Amino acid sequence: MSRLNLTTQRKTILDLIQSCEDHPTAAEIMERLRTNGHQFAYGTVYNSLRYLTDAGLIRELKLGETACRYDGRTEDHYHIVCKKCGRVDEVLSAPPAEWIREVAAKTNYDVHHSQVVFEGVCNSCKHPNA
Amino acid sequence: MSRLNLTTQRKTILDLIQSCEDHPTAAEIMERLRTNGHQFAYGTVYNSLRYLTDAGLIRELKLGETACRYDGRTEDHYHIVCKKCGRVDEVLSAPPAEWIREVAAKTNYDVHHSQVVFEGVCNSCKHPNA
DNA sequence: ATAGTATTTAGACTTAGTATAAATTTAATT
DNA sequence: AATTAAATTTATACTAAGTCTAAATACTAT
Ligand SMILES: [Mn+2]
Ligand SMILES: [Mn+2]
Ligand SMILES: [Zn+2]
Ligand SMILES: [Zn+2]
Repeated sequence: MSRLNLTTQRKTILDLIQSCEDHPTAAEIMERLRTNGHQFAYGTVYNSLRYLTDAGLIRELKLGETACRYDGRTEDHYHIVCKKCGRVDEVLSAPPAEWIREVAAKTNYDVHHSQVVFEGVCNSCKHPNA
Repeated sequence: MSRLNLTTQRKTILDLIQSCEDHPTAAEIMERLRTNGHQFAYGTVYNSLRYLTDAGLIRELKLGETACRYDGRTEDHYHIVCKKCGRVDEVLSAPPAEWIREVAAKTNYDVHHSQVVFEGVCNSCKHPNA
């Protein structure tokens, strides 16, 4: 609960994540930083990603791959991954509250959060000749 | 698509997973094997887990932790993780088909599968003095 | 029995991330 | 402004989880 401290490194990484259309991994972020002429220490990138995540400025996504991805959209939303090409798209419709209530009732948990990852085949992969 | 080949190692591991009430990680499985007097090579445990998963005899769960967990229940179901104590419980109610249809329509994906992990506080952790 | 295929084993290797300690930067105090 | 203290970055070592490889065993089919 301390006030926000955006160092140059953190700000650069935040800008990068907010301005990209996809959901890059830490490795991809480092690669893009290098491309943009920045050279931050390996650990600094990880530290910054954690800091920004804890501060709520970005989201850390665990999509079942080996590496986490990062997301500049902080509003609650979900993701769908294409089995064929690996692309990750946004899912903006939330699970019905009724279902969450049912789960809470049946499991006796206070449900705080749900992480949903859909898997399927994206539009381009459905129509390979287009 | 070859016929099932359950070696001693694979059978032992399958039995272990099917007979336990929880969702052990590979490391926990190795530990329990050792406790039961078995000593399989490290790689064999991983190979067997993959084999059994591919054969559909067990399920591999990615709950957002560092290690995968394994599940002897092969029917479609989901999981809820307690933030406080880490326990993993079964969620047997499926997401409403209507919601899945909506996601498919909005994203233009063929949705094959959805992975859902709830997070919350379990009953015992809600009532610490009991 | 022999040859061919599949599996296990031991151990090297990879990937993604954490931990540590020194160097640097930033902020606070005199 | 100079000094001290706190926070951050850097380089590098280390860890955890899992894959890969090549030799040794075991199983299958002739
Ligand atoms: Mn997103
Ligand atoms: Mn289960
Ligand atoms: Zn695709
Ligand atoms: Zn609990």
